[in-house]
Amino acid sequence: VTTDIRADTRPLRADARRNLERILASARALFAERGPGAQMEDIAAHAGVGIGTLYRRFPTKEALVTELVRERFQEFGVIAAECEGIEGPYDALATMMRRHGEAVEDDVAFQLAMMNLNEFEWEGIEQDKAALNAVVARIIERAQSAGEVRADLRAEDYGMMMCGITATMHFMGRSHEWRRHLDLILAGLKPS
Amino acid sequence: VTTDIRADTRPLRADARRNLERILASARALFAERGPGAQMEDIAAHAGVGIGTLYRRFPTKEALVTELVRERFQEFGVIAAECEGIEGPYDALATMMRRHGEAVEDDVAFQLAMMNLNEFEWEGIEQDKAALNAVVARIIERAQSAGEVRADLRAEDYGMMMCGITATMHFMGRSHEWRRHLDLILAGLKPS
DNA sequence: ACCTGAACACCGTTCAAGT
DNA sequence: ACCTGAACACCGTTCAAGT
Repeated sequence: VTTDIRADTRPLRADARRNLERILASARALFAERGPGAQMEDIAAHAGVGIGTLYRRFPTKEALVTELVRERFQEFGVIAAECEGIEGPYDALATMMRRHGEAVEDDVAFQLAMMNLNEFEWEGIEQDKAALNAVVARIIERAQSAGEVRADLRAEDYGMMMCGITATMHFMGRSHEWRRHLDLILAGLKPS
Repeated sequence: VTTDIRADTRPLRADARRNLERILASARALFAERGPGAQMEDIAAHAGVGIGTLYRRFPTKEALVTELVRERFQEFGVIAAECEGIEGPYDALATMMRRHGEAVEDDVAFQLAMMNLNEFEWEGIEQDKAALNAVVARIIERAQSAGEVRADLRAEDYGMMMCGITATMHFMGRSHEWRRHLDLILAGLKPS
């Protein structure tokens, strides 16, 4: 089995491939500009395709959002890999969390998905999530071995903590305070 | 000035008063049962009134949610007052956070409002929020004076922390893990 | 295969008519 | 004053017709 949506299909026809890329670019642009309320019709128009073409690639709006979230998770993986190279074990974890927060700071569509509203569809992301999770687990374990982080912290806690920090970006419109929230969390990770 | 919606109006006619109460009861019931997707038509029908009557009291769906959130904030105030009576200063704070979390655990409509989606309308709640905030500030200060909580914690951090914990109730459908998140936060509040 | 857009469905909101 | 529900508006989704 594979979770790549295109793995077991013929490659797209050249024009269809172009259309798909334009759809994704337009979706990124309009979601960033207008938030998750950006309309399917507008995304299609912005991409220069009919609404039917958009629905041919993505059966629902949520499926389109899922694809964008998947891309973001791949970016998370890159960031995590970079942070694994940081010398201080605690520093590596702290920097990763901060950089993951920064990566998401302006992406309202992602933030809502992360908070899992209307039972967000995680299928198709599991593979990317697992890859990220492996790096996160190594970074956490290294910090624990160095005695710089509580021994009972689990890799599965990471998503939960980032979910909480991400939610903070919405709270009463005070989007910058997530850094303070992160500081509080980080303080809680030190061994007691 | 006053923030009470009914302060400077004549009391409602008896039948209108009854209708208002039925609308609120139905809204509580249907939001609890179906989440924030519960429909205005269904709420009106459940309350035994026409849709127009619902819109006479609440100009938008969001205004209806706001009223329910306001009631919840009053409940928060009661809980906070009770926790102020707890002997241990740190215990008072920890118990209040836990009980506030429990109060919200099954209320999806509130959770979404707390996360401030689509720029939730806080007007009409400010007074209740201020009352709650005063008690929270006292509980935090007491714990700080006792040296049981970091000196740099501010009362304004409280809402942010609870927002993060509340968001966790949605994350990947693992609604029970918010208690672990709370534990992490609480650990971070101890003086370093 | 892929593209198109008119049409449909759903649901929040309005408003003219009624008591 | 208050109540009602048919009608409207908006937007996600479908599908018959076209290349």
